[in-house]
Amino acid sequence: MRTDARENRARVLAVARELFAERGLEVPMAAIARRAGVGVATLYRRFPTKESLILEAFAEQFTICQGVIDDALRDPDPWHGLRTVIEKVCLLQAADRGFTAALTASFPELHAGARERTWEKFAALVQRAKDSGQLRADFSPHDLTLVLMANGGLAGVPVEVATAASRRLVAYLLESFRSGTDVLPPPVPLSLDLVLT
Amino acid sequence: MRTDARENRARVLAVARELFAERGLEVPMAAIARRAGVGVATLYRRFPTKESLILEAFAEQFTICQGVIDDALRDPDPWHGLRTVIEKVCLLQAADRGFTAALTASFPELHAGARERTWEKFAALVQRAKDSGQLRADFSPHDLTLVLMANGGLAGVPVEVATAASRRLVAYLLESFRSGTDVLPPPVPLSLDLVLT
DNA sequence: TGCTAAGTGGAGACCCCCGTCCGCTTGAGG
DNA sequence: CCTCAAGCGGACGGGGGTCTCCACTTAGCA
Repeated sequence: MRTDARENRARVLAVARELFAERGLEVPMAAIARRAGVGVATLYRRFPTKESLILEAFAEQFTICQGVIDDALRDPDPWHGLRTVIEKVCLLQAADRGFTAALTASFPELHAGARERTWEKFAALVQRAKDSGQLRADFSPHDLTLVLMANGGLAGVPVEVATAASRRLVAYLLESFRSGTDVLPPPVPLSLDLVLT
Repeated sequence: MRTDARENRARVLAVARELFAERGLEVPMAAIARRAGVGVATLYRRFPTKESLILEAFAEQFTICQGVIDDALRDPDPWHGLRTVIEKVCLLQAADRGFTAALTASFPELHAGARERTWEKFAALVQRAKDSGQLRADFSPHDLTLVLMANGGLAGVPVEVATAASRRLVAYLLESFRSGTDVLPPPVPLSLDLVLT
């Protein structure tokens, strides 16, 4: 690959990440090309479809999520680990308007395996936190989906606002997730796992 | 207005409500017209723009919201009133995929006055619940915005799922809103009131 | 029943988006 | 410096959205 081509590719990817973050996935390809200072054709040679561009642009974030969970599993305090996972992922999501859509709609075929492995790790984390008595016993791993969907609702406003809102929302929720409360929430909706594996 | 025209108008409105609820505001005008058994032109004569159709279609729901708050102000138990407001509005929102968008994007000029009055009523409700010692003192009326945005994130899945998810989310949140907890959530983001007055 | 204004539906103008085609430009090895 | 494949950008096809225009139909009154 020629050096100018490589530079263009990198610039396109950077611009795509930036625009997806601030305006969501529905930003037109032409806008990305324009901001990156290239023509549409260049963009489409490197990334044959918009989907492929999205996938590549968010690969980094997905890896970060994996890392966050792995770190949490090494945390000696299970509750602290769980709390950190939820906080970090939610902040990531709130700071990036395209994140939720990329994760939800994101092309089940890819990272299909990775997703299930991540899910198992999270379930393990939840179990450990319950065993340590710090997490309420009726917490369901599917509650993570609930949190992510709810937190995703905060996107669409300027990043600083979304970030602050997310922090507050997550704080409220984590408070409810801790042990020691007596009111039971309604059961987990059965088919919630279909939404966001 | 001729009787057939009136019937057509009513049918269009009913179909619009139905489709907006199940598929969101991005449903094409042509789809509404087709399902209502009329041509596009008919639809556009009654509702000059898509926006006007949306506004009319959701007017009922907005009125319901007003009523819910008025009822709550008459409730002898302030906390019960506040809880009911949040629960009812969130269920309304979860059952209707277009509701959030219609409320958020909805055309600030209209019900501008009504909105502020509603907001004041809600603030009064919050104050009463705090005075009665049942609502945590650091609860902000802007937390309603937070709840609505978060709850709005649950839309986009089948109604039954969204409804169940909403119930669980709201239960978790209400638990944190009650007095008696010692952990303070981070401060309310200052500009959150710009999003959804 | 006949008249007419109100009502109607489909074609199409206009715009925005994704993705492709093709003739011009340019990096870099010999 | 010359060559040429790799790279490039803008024009364009196809699809789908909102909203308009206009010739035809019909409700409802006299």
